[in-house]
Parts: sequence; structure tokens; C-alpha cells
Amino acid sequence: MLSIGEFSKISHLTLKTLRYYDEIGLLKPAFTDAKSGYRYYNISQLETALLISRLKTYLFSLDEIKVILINWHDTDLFQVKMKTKQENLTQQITIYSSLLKKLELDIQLLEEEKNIMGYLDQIDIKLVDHLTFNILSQRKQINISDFLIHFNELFSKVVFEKLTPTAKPLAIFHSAEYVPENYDVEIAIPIVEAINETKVFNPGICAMATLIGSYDELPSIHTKLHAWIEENHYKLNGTPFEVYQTDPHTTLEEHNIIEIYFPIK
Amino acid sequence: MLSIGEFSKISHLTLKTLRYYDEIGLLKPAFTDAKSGYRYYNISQLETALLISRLKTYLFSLDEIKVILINWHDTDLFQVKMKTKQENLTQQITIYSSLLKKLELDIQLLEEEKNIMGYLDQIDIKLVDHLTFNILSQRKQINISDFLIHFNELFSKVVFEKLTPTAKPLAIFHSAEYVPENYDVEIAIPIVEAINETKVFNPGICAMATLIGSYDELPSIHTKLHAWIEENHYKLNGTPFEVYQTDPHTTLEEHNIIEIYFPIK
DNA sequence: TATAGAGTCTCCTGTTAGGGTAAGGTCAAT
DNA sequence: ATTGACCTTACCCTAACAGGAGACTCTATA
Repeated sequence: MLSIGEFSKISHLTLKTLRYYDEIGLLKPAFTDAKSGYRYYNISQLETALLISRLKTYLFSLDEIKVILINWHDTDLFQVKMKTKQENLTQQITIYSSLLKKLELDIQLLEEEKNIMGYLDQIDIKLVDHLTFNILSQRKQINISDFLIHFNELFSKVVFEKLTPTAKPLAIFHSAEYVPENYDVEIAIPIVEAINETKVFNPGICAMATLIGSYDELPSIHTKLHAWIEENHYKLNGTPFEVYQTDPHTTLEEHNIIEIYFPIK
Repeated sequence: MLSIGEFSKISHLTLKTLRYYDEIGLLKPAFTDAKSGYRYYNISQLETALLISRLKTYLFSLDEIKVILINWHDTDLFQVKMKTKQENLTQQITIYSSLLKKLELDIQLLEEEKNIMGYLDQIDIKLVDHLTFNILSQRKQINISDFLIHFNELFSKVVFEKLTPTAKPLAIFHSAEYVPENYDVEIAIPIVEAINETKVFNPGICAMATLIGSYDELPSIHTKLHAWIEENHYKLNGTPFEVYQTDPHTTLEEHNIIEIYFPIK
């Protein structure tokens, strides 16, 4: 039997950590003195401690580790979990690498004594008098990550009802605030026919900017548009909408072209 | 002036986030109605919000971002911080990559239906009757990461006092528990001369295992040694110590050879 | 056997960056 | 005047512990 201090010394887990693992039921001492509350571990528990430490380095959460320990006989489960972690780690590395690239671009800008927010000045804003469309649309509260799924629904409707698209698809944003899991959005396709499910979309005069690349730059575009509207003494007049010039199914994210429109007066 | 909801929609920061940033003083609304408590932002603050979001993706903490914003005129400071982050990210990526490699090795073991903790069985333990040494030593509470620094101090003492080393340097661990920042360790060098600063080190009979590679495997070695001592009905008799067979200054981490000794009876 | 000092106990608070929810006040349009 | 959308504060919750206080227990020595 090892006291908690001895166990700590051997396993290289701190006292705090061991007590915490006891509390959450991850690694309970083999024996706890009911009177004094002293914890006593046996030697074989050191191996469990080692396993926990190892899984921790692989970025498993303690909850995940607990599940693995409880089902330690189930090697298949363990293998699956390990492979999932492998994918997670690989993904993390790619994410970090692309972050690093962007960061290095910014550092380069700084070294050339340019403004790091300078890319904002390169966003070009045009005043357009948007056309009137006959649209087939669907307004829903959706999770932004399911965006494409809902669009596909609408696409299939166009096909099955044999309607004739007349311009690129668009999305109208009704959401008052930004909550990614619950976006109030109306997806629409301009079509030739006027059936009872279609309606007329006529935003009037608009400020427009073009987004090329990742959706992450959307707040920049919005910022720029708002600043422009204020500078030019216009006022927002209706809900913003976006027109998708490229097909997200076949276009790489960095080549996406999306036009952002703000109706103004 | 933008209400918090409008500002949220444009900046893609949630209401909670904006209120939190107000609370911690990272991004305070340009105007707060004293009566109603309503927050109002102006358009130019959108750009600050964008900057914050961007720095967040680079893994700056909100505290760090705050410092950057406060000293926004100080481009040198910003550049330094950015370069530090760049290093951090690069390091993270190398760490993750080496983790991934280890994880993949483990997965391979699993696929060969071997025990993932099997490496423990390959640790070889020998019973040795350790020699008696005359040692020059220094016992201190140190941070484990400063280990080498303290060793170098002792080395220089050997040189300046013109003493004659007679065996590899060693470290004796007195710490009762594991607290990396506060390790009670005695570093020592066996020498020929017996001066008044030296003492005799005579651990007696010991169980010994050899660690090759990273220090991370130390808990495994300790675990194995303790299990071995129990199995063979010995008892610990004194404080463990380590002998450094390779020079950490000139040896790659993965080629380090360290002998771990547990005095027993 | 008494005692000192090392070891251990529980309990409480703090950390990051907000999320969730409740109860209530405010704004703008009808 | 009312309604419904919008906004407010306040409280509790997250993961994986760290730090510290105050009290209890164990063990080695005198």
C-alpha cells in the first residue's frame, strides 16, 4: 500500500490531481481509511495512472478516459477512440498550420510598416440598383453549418416542379443578432414562373461588396459596408442578403465568390 | 450608434461575448445609457471587434489582446507579440506532430493485438551493489526545468577547486511528493579528493533500471521498479537517485541514458 | 510515552471565455 | 395604451485542476 504522497512521487501526478481523480471516480484509491480519510493505493494502480497520463497527452478528456477505463476489456472501442483522436490531432495540426500561415502574412505586413487591418481598404463597395426577381423561397431557423443541406432541399424542389432558375441563388438574413446555431434565414432562388409559392423580391437600391474566399471574412465585409453607408449618409432599408455566384459543391472554399447586398435609401 | 444586437449581427460576436468584453474592459460601448443600461456602439468600433476576433484566432488570450489594444500605437510591441505567438504556434505544431507519431505507433500496436502498455515489460531491472563514493553535493529546492543550470554550477565548482571526478554525476531525490516547480533534489559528483565539503555516499544494494530517451518515461520506470521491489519482497531503503551516463549538453534527448537506482533491503 | 513535524484531510475560492436561464425593465410601432 | 421585440442584471455552470486555510493523523525521535 502506498500513501498518496508516495503514489504521487512515483506516478508524477500531483496530490491535487490524485484527489481530484478520486473525486470524479477516475482513479479511486484501493483503500480509504474510513476514520482518517487517508487514501492508500496499491502498486498495480500505478499502471492505471501511467495509462491515464498517456491518454491525457493524446488530448483525451478525463471523461473520455473514464469511459475507456470502464470498458478496458473492449479493445475495439479503444481502437475506435484512438483513431478518432488521431483524426482530431491531424485536423488540429492542419488548422494550426493554416493559422500560422495567416499569422506570418500579417507579420510580413507589419514589417513593411503597413496596417494589419489594411485589407479592409481593399474591399470595394458598389452602389447597385438591384433587379426585381420572382423568387421561390423558404424561411427557417437553421444552424449555420446546415446551410447547404437546406439549400439542396430547395434545389430539388426547383427540379421536381420543373421550374426555371433565372439568376444565382441567394439568402436573406432576418436574424437580429448573431447566434450561429439559430440563424433566421430565408434561402431563395429566382425563377421565371410565378406560381402561388413564389413571391416578388425587390430590394431596391443596394450597397454591394464581393467576398472572395472564406466565410470568415464576412464580418469584415459587413463592417466595411456599414462604415460606407454611414460615410455616404445612407440608411439601411431592409434585411441584408447574399448572392452565391459560385457553387459551393464544386468550388474550393478559397475560390468562393459571394456578393453581399445591403438595401439602403 | 448601433444597439448591441445590431453590433452583434455585424461583428459576429454574440451578445454574451459583447457584454463580457464590456465587463472585462476589452471593448466598452462608446455610450452606455445611464438610466436604462443600454449599450450603444459606434461604427468605428466594428473595426476593433474585427481586430479582436482576428487576434483570437491566433490564440491570443483576451488579456494579451487587451494589452495590445491599449498600446495600439506601439507597433514594435505588437510586432514582438505577434512573433512570440508565431513561435508558440510553431512549437504547438511540432508538439502535436510528435504526439501524433506516438499515437500512431500505439494504434499499430493495437492492430497487432498487442498490449498498449507492453513497453513496460521491456524495462529491464538489475540488482546491483552500488559502489561507495566520495561526493561533492548540493541539496536545493529547485524548479525541475532549471535542473541543468544547477548542475552547471556544481561542475564549475569542480573545475575551479581542481577536483578530480571519478564517476558520472548523479542526483538524489528527497522530495516526498511530485511538485515540478519545487523539487527537493541533491545533485552530486563523485570525486577523488575528500575535502571538508564532500561526504560519503553509500546507498548499499539497489534495484536499477536504465532510461533511454525522454524524461517523460520516468514514471514508467518508477512504476516498474516499485512493482519489481514488491514482487521480490524487498523494501525501499533510502532515497532514489539517478546517474547520468550521457551529457545532456551534447546528447539529443532521445539518446539520453539515465540509470535510476532504488536502494533496497 | 510525549511531542514535534511531516503528511494528509476537507472545504473554499479562483482560473478562461463565455453559455444558459430567469425575472424584470425599455423601445418602437401599431 | 399595448404588444412584442429587445435589452438589462444576476446567478449558476463548464474542465482540470491550483492555492491556501484550518484541522486532523501518522511516525520517528527523545
